[in-house]
Amino acid sequence: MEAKKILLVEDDPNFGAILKDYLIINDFDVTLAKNGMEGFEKFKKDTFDLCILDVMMPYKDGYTLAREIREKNQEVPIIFLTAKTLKEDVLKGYKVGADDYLNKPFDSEVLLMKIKAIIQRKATEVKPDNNKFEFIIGSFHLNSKLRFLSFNGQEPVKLSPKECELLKMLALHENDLMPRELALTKIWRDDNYFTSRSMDVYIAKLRKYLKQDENVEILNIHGEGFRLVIKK
Amino acid sequence: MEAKKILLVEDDPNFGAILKDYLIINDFDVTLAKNGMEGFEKFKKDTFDLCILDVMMPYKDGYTLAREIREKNQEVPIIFLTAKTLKEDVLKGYKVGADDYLNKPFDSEVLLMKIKAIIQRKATEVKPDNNKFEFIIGSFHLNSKLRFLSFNGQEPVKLSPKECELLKMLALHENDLMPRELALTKIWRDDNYFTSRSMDVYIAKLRKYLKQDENVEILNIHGEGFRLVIKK
DNA sequence: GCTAATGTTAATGTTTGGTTAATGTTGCTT
DNA sequence: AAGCAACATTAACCAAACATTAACATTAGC
Repeated sequence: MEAKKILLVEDDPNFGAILKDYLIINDFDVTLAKNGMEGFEKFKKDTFDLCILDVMMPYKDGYTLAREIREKNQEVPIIFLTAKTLKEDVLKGYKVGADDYLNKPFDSEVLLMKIKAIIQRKATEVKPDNNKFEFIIGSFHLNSKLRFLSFNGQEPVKLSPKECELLKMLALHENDLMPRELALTKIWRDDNYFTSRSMDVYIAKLRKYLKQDENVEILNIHGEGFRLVIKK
Repeated sequence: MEAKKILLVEDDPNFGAILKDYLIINDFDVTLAKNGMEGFEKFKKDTFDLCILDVMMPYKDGYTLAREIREKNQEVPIIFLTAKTLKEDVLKGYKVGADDYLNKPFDSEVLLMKIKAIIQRKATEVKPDNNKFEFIIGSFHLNSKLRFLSFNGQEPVKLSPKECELLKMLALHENDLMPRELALTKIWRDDNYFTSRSMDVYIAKLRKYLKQDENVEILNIHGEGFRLVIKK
């Protein structure tokens, strides 16, 4: 098997180097960055199977970096390293979409188990074509990378991140059920009464945009989800 | 959203009860077992979205239970709770196929985040789709995913969740007895006088829909159940 | 003919969704 | 630091969809 690529962002040079070597010995392909800024640059230039981020870093902390990474890529697993054991930090990490959390000092073998478990998990997941970013929706054209939605080739409207992700998810299930739960867990990363209401607000916004083309419609399937119908 | 089912196996009755209540408050459907034996019995009798196992338990410890659970089900996520913080234990847990690991005392909010993260992860995984959702019933066509029923390819009618599930269950027993009890326990999740009457109301509704095709009929088998007859 | 089960319709109760506006939040600009 | 702009969440209100219960009629089976 091809060596898995890990992005390691750690500002302590000693600890960073040791951890990097340890991971290399265990057959990973490791890229080390010594701060959030550099970490993000390296992230953009390559494709990684996993990111290990130190939380406490100068200039740009691990959470901020994680948020930036998540904007570019919703899939890549993220593990946080932290010396602090504050509850708030852990919760913050999970909200940003962490896959796991490790307190320093930690046992290297435990880290290794976690890495393997996470990579294994990702391997078994079937990817719902995530690189696709251009969609034809009736007479609309959606570019989910630039977050542009244009009608009949006219001047495009800019969509907010949530609007865009939701429309994309609907488009990926064109004419089929897009379960509420799926959008909530994937886009909102939480599933409760309020996020659900928030989603409804976004559905209303999308309907407003899509009103221009009467062959395009978002239908509700009561209690289940929504369905983007495109009449031909 | 349907409440997620959690199997909680914890031998300390006080701690178990508190944790159970906490999870219930947070909208989970919790089954508490007070030892490994009982835990396994309950596991076999129901379908859970998550198992939380105490490691230290009399008769049957958490690892042994986890191994048994894994034999029956490779999918269900498992979280271990342990007072010990020994590396060996953690590794042992991961080997048995744990999804996460928590040291007592732990913060309840952290546990909650972990539970959410894990359940969310499962939601994203694509399940082996073995459930049929398209049925031909005489000149009707039922799509139980979109909850559509169309007659002779005409514009489909929308069915309510209960209507749809009931018709699907009848269709699965086409020309054969569909026992009352089956529908009541599977669809209504309860079997008493009122749910039974409710079901009769739904049978009436379905009959109204199916009236269009005189070759299709729902017959009653007194005291037993119903039978969806399709004359050819 | 009597009783329990079923058929049917309508009323009542409950949950979910549609929509608009107010309120938070965050990062950026001046 | 104040204020702005963009976005997201929460609130509030209403409507629609759905489910249950009630009430009364009918039927099966003894």
